[in-house]
Amino acid sequence: MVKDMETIVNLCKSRGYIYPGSEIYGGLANTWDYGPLGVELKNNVKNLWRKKFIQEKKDIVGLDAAILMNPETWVASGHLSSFSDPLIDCKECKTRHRADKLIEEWAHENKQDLIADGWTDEQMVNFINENKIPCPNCGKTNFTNIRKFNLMFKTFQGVTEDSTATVYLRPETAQGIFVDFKNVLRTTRKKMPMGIAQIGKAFRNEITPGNFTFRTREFEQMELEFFCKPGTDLDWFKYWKEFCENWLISLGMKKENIRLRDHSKEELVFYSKATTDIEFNFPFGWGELWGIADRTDYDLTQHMNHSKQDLSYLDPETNEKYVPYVIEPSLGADRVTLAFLCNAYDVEDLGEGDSRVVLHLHPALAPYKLAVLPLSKKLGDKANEIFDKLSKSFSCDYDEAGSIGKRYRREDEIGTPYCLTVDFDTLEDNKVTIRDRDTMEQIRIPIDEVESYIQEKINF
RNA sequence: GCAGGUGUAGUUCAAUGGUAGAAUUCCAGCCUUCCAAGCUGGCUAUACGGGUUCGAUUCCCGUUACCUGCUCCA
Repeated sequence: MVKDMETIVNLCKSRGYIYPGSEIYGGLANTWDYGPLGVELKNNVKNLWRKKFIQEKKDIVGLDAAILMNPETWVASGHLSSFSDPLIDCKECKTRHRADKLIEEWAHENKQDLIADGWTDEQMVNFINENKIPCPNCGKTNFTNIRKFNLMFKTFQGVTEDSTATVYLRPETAQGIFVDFKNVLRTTRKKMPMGIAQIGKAFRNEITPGNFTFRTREFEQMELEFFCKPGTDLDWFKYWKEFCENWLISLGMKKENIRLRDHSKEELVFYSKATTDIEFNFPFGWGELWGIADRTDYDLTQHMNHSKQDLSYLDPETNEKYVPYVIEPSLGADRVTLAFLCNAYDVEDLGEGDSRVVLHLHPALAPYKLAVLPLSKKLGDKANEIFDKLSKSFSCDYDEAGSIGKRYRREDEIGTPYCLTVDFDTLEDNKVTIRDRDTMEQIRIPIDEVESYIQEKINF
């Protein structure tokens, strides 16, 4: 387990996992590019998720909805109205506050019952000025104007900006699933309970991104919307919590590095009946990896009301009609990739002042499954032949530069689980040595058996 | 967005108002038959833009990026 973020950031940059975005132009805040190894790792994470949540599930199907959606979607979902906060700054002490909260708290202290939610900005500013509401921090009354901070990225669809409609980059992938719910149900003939799963980019104009790829404005989500009959939702909620946690653990996530945390009543967002976060112990503290939420029938009902389409489900056996409840396990692809890296990182003392940096990534996650290393450059022909054969089945690295020990260390540091060495005996007996990253033990097997040996280890 | 701090090779760290040094990494060559060996050679840096100055990596201003804290986090 890595102790500080800097170590993992440096390793990622120097070995080609993750680079700062647009670096030659001085960068762009909180954008990160996945390098050659990073893209392999992240794709492995995504593919393994798809396998577990779609391929191996009879009742779950995939989807890839568009990032740009009819803006009415965001009216229905509530993102347009409540996904923005009226922010106001105290000019004296430079603290920032939410104008509506400021008013409500002041009213509460003065024995008034006020709900400022829904007021215009002007109303709020006037109210603050007329009542000389003080800054909770310094007690003075000298505020800036209200600035709306909408967390949705806005852009324009059409040729010129002024003649066209405003569209938004989706702030979550979930809505794509809800608006396609009817289509999927009809075309797949699935019955309740059933799920629709999707991996895709989402965008949020966060005020404070940071902590490497943990919180970025552009990020990738892996979401499942699992629809079920109202009343069965809490059982499914429990089921998915365990299912998700087990998936992480089966991929090598150490139990002591994760925990489940239930949201308190106050913390729950308005649409949710229950939410549990699976958190990871990052070097900067516990952070949310996977949010599992009971969203009830909020989303489908909202879309029914706004679109005037019937999104309810008719149970063919009981002839009962209902709007399904939905359990949503939503996992951040970038976050969980980072968590796997932190979880896998280790510095091992080999004695006599020698040490090595190792990424103990699960073989199914590792960017390279195998490194082909000729003991001498003179063995390059044979080694190339082996590389060409095995790379058809899985991702292999090839390295003939430097001493064999040095090449082992390089592969350890990028998390390659197996190293294959070709020596002079190989030319005679067609056998190679396979060295295990975790145990550093070696076995010698015929070349023909290597493929099935590795396949067995990476099969998941 | 606010406040504070920081910015010199890929990395870690020097130095300087007047030719920017090292270690390591990386690359090439020699050597090398299983865990960072050695030798030789090589590539690579003062974040960006202005200002002051004969001359700025160094001093000043602006910008940008990163770190810490705050606000925020569907």
